[in-house]
Amino acid sequence: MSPSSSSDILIRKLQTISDIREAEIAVLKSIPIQEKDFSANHDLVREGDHPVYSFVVLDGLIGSTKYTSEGKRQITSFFVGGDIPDLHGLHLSVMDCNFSTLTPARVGFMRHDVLRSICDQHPRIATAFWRSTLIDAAMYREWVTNVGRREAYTRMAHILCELIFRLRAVGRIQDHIADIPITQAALGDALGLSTVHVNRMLQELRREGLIATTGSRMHAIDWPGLTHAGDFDTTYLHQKNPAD
Amino acid sequence: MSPSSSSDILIRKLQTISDIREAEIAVLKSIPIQEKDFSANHDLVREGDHPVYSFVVLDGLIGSTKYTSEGKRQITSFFVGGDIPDLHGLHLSVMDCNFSTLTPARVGFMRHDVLRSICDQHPRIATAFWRSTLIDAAMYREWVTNVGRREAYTRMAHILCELIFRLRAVGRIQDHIADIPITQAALGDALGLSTVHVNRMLQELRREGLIATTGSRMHAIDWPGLTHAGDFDTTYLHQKNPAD
DNA sequence: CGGGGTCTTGAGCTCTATCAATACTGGTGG
DNA sequence: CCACCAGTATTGATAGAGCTCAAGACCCCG
Repeated sequence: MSPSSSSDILIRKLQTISDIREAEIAVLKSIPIQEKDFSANHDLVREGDHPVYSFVVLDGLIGSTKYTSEGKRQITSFFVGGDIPDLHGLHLSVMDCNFSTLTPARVGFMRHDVLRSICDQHPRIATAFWRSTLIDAAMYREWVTNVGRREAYTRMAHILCELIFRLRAVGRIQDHIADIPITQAALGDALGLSTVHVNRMLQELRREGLIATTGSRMHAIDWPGLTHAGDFDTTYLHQKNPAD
Repeated sequence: MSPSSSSDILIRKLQTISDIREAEIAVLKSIPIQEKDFSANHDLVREGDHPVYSFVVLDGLIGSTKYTSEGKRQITSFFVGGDIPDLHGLHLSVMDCNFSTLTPARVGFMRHDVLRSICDQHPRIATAFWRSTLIDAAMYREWVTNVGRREAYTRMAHILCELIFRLRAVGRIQDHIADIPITQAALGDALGLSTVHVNRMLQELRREGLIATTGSRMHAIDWPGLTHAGDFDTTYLHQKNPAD
């Protein structure tokens, strides 16, 4: 991998969503980040926790998950490199969801007290962090819509669009080829679908010539076609420079 | 109506979710709030707007809504008295959803520049506002789960629990009787269900002795039973004093 | 060369949507 | 006060999307 430090990953991400100047970059670089590796399907934060750290995703895919009393799992959002999934915990004393690795992942922990004092002293950074959580909220809104009102085929296409677009936005992938070792079961938990039906929808997307998969590599062969099939509009991701 | 001003409604709500002191109350009271009445099904904010105001709900029910390209509507969250639904717009230049009245409603508009300067000068208020948006996000997460992984009957019960609990939390209703003139079609849009099925689920809840309805009045006869049927746990609402 | 996890396939069934008709309800004007 | 009307609620019947169950194929890894 290139010599991008955990700070660089964090800063790069914040720059895609807000205006960060030299002064703030220096401050962000000063945040101590404790890196750690995890295997897939590991709970980093659990419902009911009172965390004193937030973490930035350095590599891999993280999901925020909730369980119904029947034990069914719902993934409510994905988080990719640079994202700070549980930044929400900074001002919510109790966690209302879990954050789990969906693939092997590397994350960097940052102390809440450090983050809070930085927010107090650097309003532009505070705003950037706040904005980051607002974008999370916008994604949740889109997911409610996706799960509530789109049929399985469209829903599947939509989530693939979001994943690929976000990975591109933070420079993790080129073109529209993503290497994401996510299981079809996890996709089902994100879409509110059974594993079997996920499988069939992926087949249909392949049959339509929109995607191709080899192992865990997902290739959006026909990106315009996929975005159309997925009813995908990037507005809700609130990128500063909406390429694509 | 009692002589509670729009400021009082806002302050009362913020006190249910965070610690507000005398000093901040005075500041909040100084915010100019322009009140306005709307009939049901009126768009207060539309997707694509670049709003310069946020509004506080003074009376009635507001929904954040999105439409798929097929024209299907999804309500992604409800907002009751005291809530500031589009506070998210303070740091998101483009709106990614609509905010519409679901019942006749009274709202109070507050200028963004005023809110921003208050946030800059009063970090505790900034935190309270931020926290308010984080709680919105937590509700969105719960809604993803509700729509994605609960079956219609449970889903219906859950949303009724949320509505009633939140109305109680801000002192709009006593006991568990809510007067909400929301249509079954709107409930369907919130739950990702057809109107017909909403109707049948409500009937089943009545048959089970959990609720009773007379006109627009919704009475949770058996609150413990309803929360159980709805798999409802209040954690995600992040009340400071979780009564009930 | 296993073996556990994942993917794929088939068949039957359930939940929920759709369509269509009928009742109700509150508000309106005569 | 009543007749009317639009919107809403209710009901029945049918269709379809997606689930469940179960079995087999595949694939990576030790």
